[in-house]
Amino acid sequence: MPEGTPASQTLSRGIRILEVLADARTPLTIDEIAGRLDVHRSVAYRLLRTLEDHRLVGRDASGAVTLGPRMAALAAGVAHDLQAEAIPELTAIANELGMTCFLGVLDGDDCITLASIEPRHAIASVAQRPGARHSVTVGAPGKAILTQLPASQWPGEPAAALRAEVDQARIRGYATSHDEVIPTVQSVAVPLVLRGQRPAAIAVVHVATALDDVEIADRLQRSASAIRDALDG
Amino acid sequence: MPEGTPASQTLSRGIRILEVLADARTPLTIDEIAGRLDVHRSVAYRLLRTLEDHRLVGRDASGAVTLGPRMAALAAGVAHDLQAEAIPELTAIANELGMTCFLGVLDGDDCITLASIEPRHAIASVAQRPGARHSVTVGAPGKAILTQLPASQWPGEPAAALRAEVDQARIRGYATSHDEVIPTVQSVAVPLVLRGQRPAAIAVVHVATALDDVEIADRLQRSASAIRDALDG
DNA sequence: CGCGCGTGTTCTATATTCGAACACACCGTT
DNA sequence: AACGGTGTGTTCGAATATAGAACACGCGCG
Repeated sequence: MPEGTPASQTLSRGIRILEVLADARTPLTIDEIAGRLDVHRSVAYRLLRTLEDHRLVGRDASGAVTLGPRMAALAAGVAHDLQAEAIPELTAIANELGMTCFLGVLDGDDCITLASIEPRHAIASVAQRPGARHSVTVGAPGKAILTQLPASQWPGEPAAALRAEVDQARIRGYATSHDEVIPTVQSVAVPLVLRGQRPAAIAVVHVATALDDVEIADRLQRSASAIRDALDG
Repeated sequence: MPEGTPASQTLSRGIRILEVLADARTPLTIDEIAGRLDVHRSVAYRLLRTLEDHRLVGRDASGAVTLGPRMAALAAGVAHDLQAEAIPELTAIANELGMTCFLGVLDGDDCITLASIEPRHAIASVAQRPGARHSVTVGAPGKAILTQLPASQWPGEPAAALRAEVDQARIRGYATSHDEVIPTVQSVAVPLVLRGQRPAAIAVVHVATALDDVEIADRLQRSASAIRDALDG
């Protein structure tokens, strides 16, 4: 990852349009977009036309700009084989334990949820949709991911409490959280380390359960091994 | 959607890189990417650096380029409120009927799956993942979407058989398919028409069932109404 | 060794992009 | 009706960001 060559101004601005649109979850006018990018309207106009040509953005009935479904089609290519192997396992776990189960991967300083499966008898858990993103330093999956990294690569300056938690998770083989990302819910996660892939974790969330954390972690670990065997073969 | 102004060459090439990466579900070298775009290597190089800055692409251990998880985060912004309302309904349907249930929307000439919820024992688990895309002229959701459009806006030249099927679906209120998108599976879909949003449909897939298509369609229709009430207020 | 294939950098001409200015459509207000 | 405000879409010259050749280097292989 060299640093010498300059980046492309035009492409960067085009991507920032996508970021702005994803951020503002409501349709935006061209003027609003130009304003947020701090570029001239005619520039935003040409960029938007290009994005529209590729169907990454579209217009709603009133002419306002939104992200297009084609974005979702592009995103389906992310870690395709990992998702293909993981999703059946996530489904099995979700149904066996009756908890929402999801796959998180490291991206920079963030943990991003790639896939999540809700159990058959869901208690309306709206949490952790695919694409959800938060700092890797919070939540059980984040900590399970941090166990795979030296503290020097952690974001920010590692707090002592976090260090202790991650150390413990490394020893026990699983991480837990309570009330961190989503209020009142608890989470259990195990690390998923794959050859050549970025650090990941599989996790479940629950409010209260008869199961011990260790039992949950064992079940997660079984699936993690299955995924690892399938991919690293 | 005017046509006069030219599109941005640089942005278009950058997006084509994303498309190429999503298409080739395996990591690519910079040379391969430059070759497929038919641009000079140094051009691809600068574009890739920019995409990397925005975390839309990353490198695996061997230096090959892949789509980054951040793409999934961007895609989460697509039709955000529609997804928020639809997903709980999809979950309820999947649980009640024991079938995979999903949400498809129209994009150009394609039907793109935005979200899908699977029950236990999912046979079609590999199929119909979020982001899946195929022609709107095949499959039950596609036909449910076509009922919302005049035939003049259909892609290609409408076959008589398709016209008949869609006409029937329009009358009955639901569309069916068998062996079209996925071999051997059947599907039932109802249209989901929302103010200011693009045409959509919710559907289930199954192999064989004791339930009548009409019963399934009724259940889908109830959820479609609930979603419509929530969004169109 | 020579060769192919890969990455990363530097440089200049020029094609591409930038951004001001123009034209127009709509909507509520005075 | 005329007005200002806000939105879209287009044109065009200047200037800058980009394109693409050329160079340097590392590595595996017959």
